[in-house]
Amino acid sequence: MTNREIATTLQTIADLLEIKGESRFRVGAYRRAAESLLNLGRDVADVRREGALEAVPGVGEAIALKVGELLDTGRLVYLETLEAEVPRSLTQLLGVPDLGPKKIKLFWEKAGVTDLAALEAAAKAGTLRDLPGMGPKSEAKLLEGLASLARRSGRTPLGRALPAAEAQLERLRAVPGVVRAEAVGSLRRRRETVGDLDLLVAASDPTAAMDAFTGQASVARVLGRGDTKASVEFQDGLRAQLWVHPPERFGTALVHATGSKEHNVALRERALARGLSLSEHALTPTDGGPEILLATEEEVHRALGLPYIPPELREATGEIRAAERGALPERLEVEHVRAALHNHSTWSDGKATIREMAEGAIARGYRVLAITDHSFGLGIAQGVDAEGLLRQRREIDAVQQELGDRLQLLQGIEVEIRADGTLDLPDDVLEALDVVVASLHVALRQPREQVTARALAALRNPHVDILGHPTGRLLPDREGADLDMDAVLSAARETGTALEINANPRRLDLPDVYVRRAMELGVMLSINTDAHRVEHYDFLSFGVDVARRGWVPPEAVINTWATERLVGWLGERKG
DNA sequence: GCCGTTTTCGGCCCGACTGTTTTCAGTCG
Repeated sequence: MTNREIATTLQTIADLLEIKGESRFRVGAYRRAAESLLNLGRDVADVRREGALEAVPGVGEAIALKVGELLDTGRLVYLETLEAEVPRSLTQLLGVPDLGPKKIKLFWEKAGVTDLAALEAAAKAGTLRDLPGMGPKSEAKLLEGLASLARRSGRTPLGRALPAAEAQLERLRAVPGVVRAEAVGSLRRRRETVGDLDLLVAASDPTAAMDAFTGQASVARVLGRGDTKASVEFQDGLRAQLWVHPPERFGTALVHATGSKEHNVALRERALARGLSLSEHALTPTDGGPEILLATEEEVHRALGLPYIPPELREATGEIRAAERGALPERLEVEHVRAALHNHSTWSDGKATIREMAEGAIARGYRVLAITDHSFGLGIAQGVDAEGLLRQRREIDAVQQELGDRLQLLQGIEVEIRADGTLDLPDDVLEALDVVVASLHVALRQPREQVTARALAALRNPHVDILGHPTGRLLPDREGADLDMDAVLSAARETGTALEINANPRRLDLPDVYVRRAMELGVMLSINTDAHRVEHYDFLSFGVDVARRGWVPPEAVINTWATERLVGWLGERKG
């Protein structure tokens, strides 16, 4: 079983226990363990072989036993017993907005509701209206929630959510009295997909900002509105939430709204241990002293005895402990990236000439640009062959002449890793190039052993410098190849090959959890936009965000190195 | 069910908002 499958099983247990009315702490324990497995970055089966299951955060004796049973038998007797008690189909009801475990239990016990269809039928028949705590408004809200569930299509990719949020922020910043407006929540933490858009505004009087937010033409429905918080659903089904807090409380508000929830819990526990209660409004001494107002996040962290913790690390995966020890990674900035090592031109499926790509790179402050068109084997991209590469070299030399020392051009290739694991250009051709990116595009659905063997063969080819977009996934829907990622990472370290963080928002590949594992193992990384046109260079910040989420310091990214060092490294790899 | 420079047992964040309620429960983040 995969980590994801085991995590899903633990989530199901949590759901069933919650509906059953079990202790919320026990429920939370299963959820924490599930989250922990998803963040592990390596196969839980390997961790178990090392006897280290209980070293995984949130996994204790009881859950370790259950994980072991799942790994050994693919089944879990505990879950089967639970399902005999509480119908599993009830868990789908938890996805309905504003419907939680208490009411689900009520509907199940008092109205015989066991799934979504039965819920809708019961609500329409009016049989839920008279249950305790229910009423006509609750019934209408429930029906609306069901309709909304049918309209929505899961989480929104960061690449779509970020521009939508920017448009909202621009609108809010224009409102009189608004001092600041920021995207918060998982968006600010730069998770690869987000649920709702979370926005935070600093203003002494919330009314104008709230009005501007809820009154837009694109708003289909106002879901709620209070003194400090409003939420809406746009016509396209996307939901957004706005908090408004006064500027002098913006620090605590920003910490609160950025999350993650688990990170906030850890921060608040830390505050309590210091005799302080932390909320979005203020830090308040528990002995009854006056509120301490904090306008910036830096002040909040300082008040808790911590250095600043950047948003993308706030996932409750050890960042507070690391901050305490002064062991947070040096933060990677877009400006650190000086080399673009994976780019296309009109020689394959790119839309810009080498010259145009070069000018675009200079405009963005790059010092090194590698042209890495597709090799000819990838049919859809009309790649270059050995003879084409010779002609392309002459063009690159000519453009280099014109550019002088404004930019160093490199000639490379994105060479296809074929279904049989060979590369579709011979070694002597690869050897003559400055940089070689090897990528999987075809036969991604091969069995684990087979597709892993292809990646390993590419990594072990001495001419390959970078493994491009390692998993081949496409967000939000196409899963990547079923790679044995620890084997891939180990081979990358052994051979000194860099793994790519592909910054295209549809890829974000290597995914952040494996990036963090790569850092544990000492693997080098290369952040590239895979630009097919000049504007694609602007994807870079997405790649930097993935690296930050993976605790990557600038030093571990070959694109940050000074030109001589980078070119020297590429040269040495030629032997 | 997990976890420990306050604990191996007794804790395990904090508040907004809504809809049902005469003071609170449920849900959300």
